Amino acid sequence: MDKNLKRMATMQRMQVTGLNLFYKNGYYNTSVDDILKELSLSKGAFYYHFDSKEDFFIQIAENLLVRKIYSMLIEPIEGHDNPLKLIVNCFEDVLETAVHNEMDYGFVLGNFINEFNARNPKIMRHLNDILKIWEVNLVSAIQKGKFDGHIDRHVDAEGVALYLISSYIGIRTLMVETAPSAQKYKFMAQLRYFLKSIESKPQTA
Amino acid sequence: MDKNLKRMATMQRMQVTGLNLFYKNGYYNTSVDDILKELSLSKGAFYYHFDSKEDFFIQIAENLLVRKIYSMLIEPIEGHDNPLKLIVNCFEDVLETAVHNEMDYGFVLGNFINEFNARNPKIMRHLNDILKIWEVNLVSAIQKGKFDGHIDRHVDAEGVALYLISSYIGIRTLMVETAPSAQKYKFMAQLRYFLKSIESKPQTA
DNA sequence: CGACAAACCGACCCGTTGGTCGGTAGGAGG
DNA sequence: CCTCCTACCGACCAACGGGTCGGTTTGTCG
Repeated sequence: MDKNLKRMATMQRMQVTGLNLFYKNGYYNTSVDDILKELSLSKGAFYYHFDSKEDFFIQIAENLLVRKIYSMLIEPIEGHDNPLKLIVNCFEDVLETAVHNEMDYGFVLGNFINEFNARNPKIMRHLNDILKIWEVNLVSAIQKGKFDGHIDRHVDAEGVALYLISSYIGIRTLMVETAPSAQKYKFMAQLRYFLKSIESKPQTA
Repeated sequence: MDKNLKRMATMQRMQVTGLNLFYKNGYYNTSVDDILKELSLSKGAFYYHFDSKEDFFIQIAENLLVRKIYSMLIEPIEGHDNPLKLIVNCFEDVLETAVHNEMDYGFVLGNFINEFNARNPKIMRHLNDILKIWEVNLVSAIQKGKFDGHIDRHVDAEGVALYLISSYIGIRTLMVETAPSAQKYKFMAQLRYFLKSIESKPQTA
């Protein structure tokens, strides 16, 4: 039990700094040695715990990455309020965090998808799974909104979810380099317009 | 003169296959040797024409990439029609091309921006320049639309442009792996809604 | 204290990387 | 026919990549 704890602790440390470096420099641009150097660990330790660099990344994706997406993008939109409000607040928060993050390199999941797209099918399956989780949660939030009368009944929930995800991936990419605060502001304004346009119209009988 | 022609021809060949491979595998995942192998040329030829791999990429960006953006995303929205229509048609065309492209790896410029974001400032300056060109052209198209009465006068042209670019970067990323045709369809529907919401309302006196 | 396994070390392997450099083919000009 | 320069060749280099492996530390249990 105690042993298992120590094992877990080391693996956790490796995964955390691994994710940080992969996020910062990209997967292919981060060597196993880079990670080990930061941890003052050796090759032996790494390959004792993980089969390969690829396996290592997949573990990170399934542990840390999923959780990150949940806490950042899914849990905030779970609730019984107007989903449009929840979504706006969620996007606002997450973009605000990015603005104030000195070391922001974009949308973690988005960056990896971009890097592995059509190049590493094995890893892509995992990333797509995570993305899908976000998507279905968005869709069901929107559908609940339709049911509860917050959102117009004619709205295509899947379409809206896809559009939201697309725009989020894009804005996070753009915010990395230029004037994140201003970009966020302009983006959020348009997002609000868009969401307003799908809210259920008061039946002006 | 004749010599200059030959020089240009070789450099052009290198850049074209260089761009293809960079687009396909990413910059860091494509070695100079990979490019040379495809061309049956030698290291000597490469470093005779270009200072470094980085310099090579910058040349590609300034030549081929700019042109690509112009012909795909800028020229189609230049014209005296309703800019909203032009934009919709432009997006429709470019997404349709992606759908039918067996070897689609996403939005060229977007991929590179993602790869170099916050990692290679020198290259990023060039990529941001190209992006800016697209942006200002979008903005001015929208402003012209406002002036000509196609677009509501209260619309923030820069915000709309940013939102369009964001969503485009995102959807192109998403279309690489899963059901591009269906994604395109859903995306375009939402895009139309969004653009409809900023068109100038008929003055229902 | 001794035994034994889990956790970790680091030298080593070998293919690949961006880049260099001395050389050469071949066409233009004299 | 000789010269000269552009365009290209390809062997070579040092650094680095992921991954292996025989060995040592460390903690636990008897």
